[in-house]
Amino acid sequence: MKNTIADIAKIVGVAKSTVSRYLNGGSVSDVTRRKIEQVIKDTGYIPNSFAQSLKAKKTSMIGAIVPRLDSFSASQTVTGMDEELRQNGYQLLIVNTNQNLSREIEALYDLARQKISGIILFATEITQAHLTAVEEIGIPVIFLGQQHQKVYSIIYNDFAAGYDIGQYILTKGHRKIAYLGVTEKDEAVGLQRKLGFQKAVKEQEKAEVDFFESGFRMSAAVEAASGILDGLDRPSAIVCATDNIALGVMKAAHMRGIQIPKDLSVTGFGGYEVTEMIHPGLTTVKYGYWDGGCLAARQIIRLVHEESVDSLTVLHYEFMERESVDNVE
Amino acid sequence: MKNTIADIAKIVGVAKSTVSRYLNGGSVSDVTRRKIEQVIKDTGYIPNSFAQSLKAKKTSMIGAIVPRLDSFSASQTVTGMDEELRQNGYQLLIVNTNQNLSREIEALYDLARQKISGIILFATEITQAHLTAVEEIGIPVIFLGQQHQKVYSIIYNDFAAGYDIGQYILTKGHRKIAYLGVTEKDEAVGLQRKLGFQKAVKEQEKAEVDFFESGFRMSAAVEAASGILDGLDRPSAIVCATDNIALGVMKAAHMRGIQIPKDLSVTGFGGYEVTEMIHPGLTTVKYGYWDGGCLAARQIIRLVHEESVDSLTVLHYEFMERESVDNVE
DNA sequence: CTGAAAGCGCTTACAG
DNA sequence: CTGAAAGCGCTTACAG
Repeated sequence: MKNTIADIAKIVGVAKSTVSRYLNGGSVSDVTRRKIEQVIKDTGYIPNSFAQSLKAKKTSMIGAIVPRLDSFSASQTVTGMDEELRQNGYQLLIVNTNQNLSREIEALYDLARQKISGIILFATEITQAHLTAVEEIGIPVIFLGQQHQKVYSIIYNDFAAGYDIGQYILTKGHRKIAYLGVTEKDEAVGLQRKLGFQKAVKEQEKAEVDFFESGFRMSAAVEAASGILDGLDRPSAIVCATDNIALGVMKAAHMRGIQIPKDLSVTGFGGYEVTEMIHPGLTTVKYGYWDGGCLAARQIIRLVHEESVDSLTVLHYEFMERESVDNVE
Repeated sequence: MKNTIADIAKIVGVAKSTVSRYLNGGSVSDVTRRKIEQVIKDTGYIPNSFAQSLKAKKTSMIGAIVPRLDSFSASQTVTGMDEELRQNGYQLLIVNTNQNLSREIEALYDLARQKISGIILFATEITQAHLTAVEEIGIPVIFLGQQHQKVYSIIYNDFAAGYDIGQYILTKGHRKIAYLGVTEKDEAVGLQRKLGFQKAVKEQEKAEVDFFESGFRMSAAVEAASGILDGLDRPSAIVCATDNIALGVMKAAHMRGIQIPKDLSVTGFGGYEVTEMIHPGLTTVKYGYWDGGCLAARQIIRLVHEESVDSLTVLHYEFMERESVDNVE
């Protein structure tokens, strides 16, 4: 249970190096091989990976730093990443920062200490500390979800998606619209989606838009929606920055007997599976989170192998028209 | 960037041991301390954790082996676990087996090789191979979600919850019921919930129940539900083994113009956040996944410290009555 | 408070 | 094919 390569070498009656060679697929005679096999099986010997890594000076581990695990996007992305990584012989080490920015920085250094080969950071906000850390640790890092010129980045095209949603809502005849977003500190979700939406709005003179902010949780959205819905001048459509927020808005509407889409149109962002199951189906933008995870994995592997990688990759999205938006004449 | 304790010792002009002592909070004079501090900062020295662990012969890592990450229960549990672990100075290493039983076994050995201090396994099916592995690796293991006498286990009271749901449905007057479950290989979700439900049914002579099986995905549930809904003799209620399945059933019903709960009652298991947001709200049983994760973390830490732990812990649940079940007279 | 030395468990040229 | 030896980067008694 607690034996080393020396122990089993002694039992078999060979040198440590022979056992090591056996373990690493080096040349060993058939007789010796069989003996070693047997003894390893009998003793239940398990190599100490620290000692291995200490010599090898690297691991086959890739670190993922995520702000949270309990979100659709995060879990999908991580799953795709994990799949791809394993197929290439890498192991994924996930660090959950619980939306704490300074923990991201710590995690960066932590992972470096553990001689992780590469790191994928699910970015929300990029600070100077991030950039400094990335530079200091000297191992490949990819930002997923946000971009920065100095770091390899993979992003979803949030601006374009926001623009599409905006155009769609306007095409449907809505002129009094509420945009329920999240903090602009989140560059992609908070800012880019809104900016894209705003661009569409600016192209339509008559549109009147009020902007509101919500937290990410459904319960926060229910509350934020209440303020909008109980106002005197209720909008005909609420554009939400995430599907979760849209779900909260739908709930708040339902609690007031407001029918969707007849009395109120709603859109989301994300394309969570559940948005297709509910009634009415939520019109939203679907991101390929799983694919994003896969791609990030492939790129980090290339980087580890010192192969070239595009410094910025923009991922596709899909507009999903369902039943939550009505025509307004 | 690539310096060792020897490098920085040389620069400072002291012995490696002094630097090591500094790093580990041993006694070092103020002057030396300051010099070392400076040099470490300048050089960006990061200790090699392999070398550290090789001596220390243990890590402060706990492994979690999970069948999948992209489920509400898994992500909630992992998040709770992670929180508790970090607060106690442990790091969580998550291994996703993607519902592949043999990968669970591999993961057990893998983690042992990495000198993980303890392992929490999100169990669905327990085989002899599991038991053998647990024994061979000789480090603390906790099964979460399934029980076995030979291993520390934490379970949700699925049997009792199934019984409650059964009783509730019967009290509401339903006599023709469909139970849409999952494979019995999943002892907790597939078997115990059904068994509890069956017990309730047996206490009510007139009840007529048909049993069906579905996959775990919403889309699989939509399909499975279709078979039930399109049959000649449609039940007045469908009891689903998970909330996801219930969501799929609701979708399938909606697609056919079947109203819930007027034409069809539906229940779930799980208590996913979204079940409260949809309309009608889903009557279900809510498990404290986050708490379960926390508790598992606390227990594995006790085990690592060689403190005693109950061999079986049964977690609470909460019956959530909402609007998806109608009275039948 | 500080340093020299041994050792953690493995791998890797280098001889044979 | 096999073995002796050095070394990976750190920690830890043991002296001083």
